[in-house]
Amino acid sequence: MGDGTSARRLEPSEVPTPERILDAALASFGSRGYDGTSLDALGAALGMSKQAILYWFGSKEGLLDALIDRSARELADVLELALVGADGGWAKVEAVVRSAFRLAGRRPELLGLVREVSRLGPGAALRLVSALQPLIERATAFLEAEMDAGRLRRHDPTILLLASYSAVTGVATEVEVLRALGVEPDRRSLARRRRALIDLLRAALVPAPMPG
Amino acid sequence: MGDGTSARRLEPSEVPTPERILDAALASFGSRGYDGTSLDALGAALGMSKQAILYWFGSKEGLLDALIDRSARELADVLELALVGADGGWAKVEAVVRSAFRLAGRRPELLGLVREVSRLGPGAALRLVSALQPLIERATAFLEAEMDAGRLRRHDPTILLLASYSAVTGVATEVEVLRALGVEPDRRSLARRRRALIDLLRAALVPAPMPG
DNA sequence: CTCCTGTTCTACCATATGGTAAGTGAGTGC
DNA sequence: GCACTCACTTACCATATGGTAGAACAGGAG
Repeated sequence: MGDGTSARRLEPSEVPTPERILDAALASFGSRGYDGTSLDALGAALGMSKQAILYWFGSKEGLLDALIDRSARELADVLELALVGADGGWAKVEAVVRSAFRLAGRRPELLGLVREVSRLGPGAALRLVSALQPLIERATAFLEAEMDAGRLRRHDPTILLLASYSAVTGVATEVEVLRALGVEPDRRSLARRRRALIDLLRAALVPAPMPG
Repeated sequence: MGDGTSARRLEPSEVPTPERILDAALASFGSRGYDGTSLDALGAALGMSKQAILYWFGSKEGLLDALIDRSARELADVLELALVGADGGWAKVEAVVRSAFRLAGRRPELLGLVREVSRLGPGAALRLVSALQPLIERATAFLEAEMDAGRLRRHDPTILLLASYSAVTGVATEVEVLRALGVEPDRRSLARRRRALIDLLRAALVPAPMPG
């Protein structure tokens, strides 16, 4: 988006090999985890040998780094769009949360990777958060301004961000836990979970209306 | 607790071998992850060979299962104590969150394992949540009763639980992310994070007081 | 002293893994 | 036609891993 590339949908065979590898890696790292994914298996799933992967990314860690970069960019693009697009105050917060849930429905692996990354040592986590830094800063500034203006209840912005992010990813992606809690994690329940979490956040963030 | 065992603190050498193995496994699985922990390394850290571990637990997966069971029991004990002990309404919620944070300070590996487990496939997650089931049911019933009585704002109890749990573990244990966010995760900041998260939860849960 | 049981060790194995080395065929520039 | 690059492939390797087999060693029973 924004560059000169045509927006036409590419045939699968037209997708450049590195992109296809990153797609497969995202799916596998997000579900089976980084350690649980072997280059052999990844190559087999792509119909190529693992050396093709090593050719493009040099090493398994290089693949992870590239994947983190691309994923962070995609995540930041989606959320930034919502952050810029909607009206201010609570409406903007809700728009961002909604788009995060939409992402969880359309590309669950992406949030799965984010969860996985925080487990892969300081390097990976730092890389991810660094790539998200501009988004985080903009979000923090927005929250502080809205709190100053009295349109949102005052809270520690950093903790608010981390707590909301944790809650959203937890509620949107912890399918095993949900199943064990008796919630079948299908599309319909995702919408219900989204509504419930938005209600919760609204209660925490929207100031009580002046009585009368 | 509750059985006939003496409560006196045991010398390290007195701790039975299986317990010592579970302690080391908890530390290693929680930080380096299950896949990232080899039985060889675990044995070396304990000053024994990996065969001693296999002798007690049969297989690596057997060790994981036993660890999940013990950890779930410990987690449930701590939280249940808080759930029973405090006054009703918001005070009880706050007490549970406080004791979760205390646990995060004293035994961070425990919450680290809980985070790790949800990545290890349906089996492990199911095993953990099953062991926590009684606690979950009691908590859900408590929340529903308090909401009915108007002492807590009405929300979906399941989502409320999952969101709170995600937020607490996120805020309490995502040290890499916090560091990248500019928060040095020491003891003092843990207390500050706890306060901020409790404020957030209170805003979401405590009904607005009648004006006047 | 001998036997037995419980606990841990040494030795070993099959398998899987990330990574290297070298080769191959298609396409391109000249 | 020839050199060269690109995008891979097959072949191979060192290492690490979970797990098995069996010896060794302690301590108690008889």
